[in-house]
Amino acid sequence: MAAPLANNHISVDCVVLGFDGESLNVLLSKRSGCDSNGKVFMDYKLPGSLIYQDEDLDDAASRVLKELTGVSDVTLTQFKAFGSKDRTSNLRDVHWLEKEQAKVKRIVTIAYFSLVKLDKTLEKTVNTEVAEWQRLNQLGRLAFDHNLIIAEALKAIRREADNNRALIFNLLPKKFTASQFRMLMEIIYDKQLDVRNFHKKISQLSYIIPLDERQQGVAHRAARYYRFDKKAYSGSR
Amino acid sequence: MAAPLANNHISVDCVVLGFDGESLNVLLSKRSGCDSNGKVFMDYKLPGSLIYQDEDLDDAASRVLKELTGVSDVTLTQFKAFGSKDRTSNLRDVHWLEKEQAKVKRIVTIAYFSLVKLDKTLEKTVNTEVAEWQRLNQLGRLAFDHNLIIAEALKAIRREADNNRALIFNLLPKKFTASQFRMLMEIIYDKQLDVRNFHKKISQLSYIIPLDERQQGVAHRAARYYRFDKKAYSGSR
DNA sequence: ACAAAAGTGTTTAGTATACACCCATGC
DNA sequence: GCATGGGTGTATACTAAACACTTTTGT
Repeated sequence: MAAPLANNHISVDCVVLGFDGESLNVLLSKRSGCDSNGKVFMDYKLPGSLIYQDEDLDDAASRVLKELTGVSDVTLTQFKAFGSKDRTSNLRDVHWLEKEQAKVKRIVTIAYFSLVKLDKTLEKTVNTEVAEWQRLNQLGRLAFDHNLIIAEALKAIRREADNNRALIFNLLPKKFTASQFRMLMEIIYDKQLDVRNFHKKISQLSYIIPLDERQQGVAHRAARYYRFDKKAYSGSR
Repeated sequence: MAAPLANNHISVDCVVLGFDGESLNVLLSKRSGCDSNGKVFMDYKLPGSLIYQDEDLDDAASRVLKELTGVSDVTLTQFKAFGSKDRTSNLRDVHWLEKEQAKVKRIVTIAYFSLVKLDKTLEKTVNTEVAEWQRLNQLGRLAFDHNLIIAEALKAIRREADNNRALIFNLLPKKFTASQFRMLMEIIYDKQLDVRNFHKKISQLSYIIPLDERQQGVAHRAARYYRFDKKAYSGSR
């Protein structure tokens, strides 16, 4: 065979998306470094890092996410590997890598996504010294090919959600209104949905349970809350 | 950060599926080695190998497939990375790896699939000294976690084909009969299809063109041939 | 003439889409 | 009382599923 022994580096990167009832947000790591002129800069990257020698990919993803952001106990789903040879060749990125670890030629990264409720409980677990939620539709240029990785994550999530609608409910609070749910679907599928048809749809889904509880103190008719019934969902497919 | 420098190895593996008009087949590399008692064995693995230091993943997949089987000019689609830490720990596999290259702790592999017409032209390009087509439903135990990788490839292909039906036609000859097409769908989706409904369906798809040509010399009513019109397909979605 | 596979229509149920007005609440 | 978002029903078009017999060809 005699293939040259490739000695590459492997990392994992996590695209953690959170919905706050209004918009989709992504969890980013703060990164600071020097550019080629020695100027200090601060920008953002996905939480990700090299894996250990003897560690499952999935375990590495959980570990790295926890270490870099404080977030733990979320379901991470592998969706794609990124191994273009120029993905780490931007000068700023090269400098940053050299500061962080030995000279690295190229890093193949295995990307994971996770969908979470962006509520106050979760807000607290995020270490804001080093990590930050940013609106998905207002992202600047991220490190490496991380903008691309996020775009691919969204595609993967759409595909996945088509086969397993339960996925989406990870983004919603336990009690959610029909319009929160609808807005979320509109964002994910980038498509307007008819309000009446949407109500009709959810009313005939056995796993979306209307509650007696309603919104409080809003300056308009109070919306009903619903909840997602995991058991009923599993039973219905 | 101070993450220990992981020094892992990266490979690509290719799941090339071919349809011969009757059944789905997968292209395998022959492998021979010694087991722990020094006994010689011969078994099969997916065509795959370590990547070069400075090579795109996608390029590596094409190169490796060509080198190990002779097959080139096929579309390879990345679908999943496999990095369980015990995926290379079977004793037979450990011995084989040590013979082939330096001691390797763990290999993360990026898996690709490809769908091809298994016709005589392709048969000729396969180097039968080192590679061989085997029926998908009659596979034995393959090296490493390659049975798992093939199963995951099928799942990925189903998902992908739902979004892009053109994919399936890579498996069919240029001229195909309705029942070849139907049998293929039945195999891929593991589900019987109603013959009449199937005919109705394809008759109303603008990109499946009925030809005047029919089967020759069959001991029953000769079936009509159809072809897939790529242009009409792209136009229709 | 018989074996073997090809080909053909109709009915029914369910799902997706389009569309406009009244309701409840806080200020 | 008005601004704001919540909530409701019907008609139509399309798609999916169930179902059995006749046709063509070689032996």
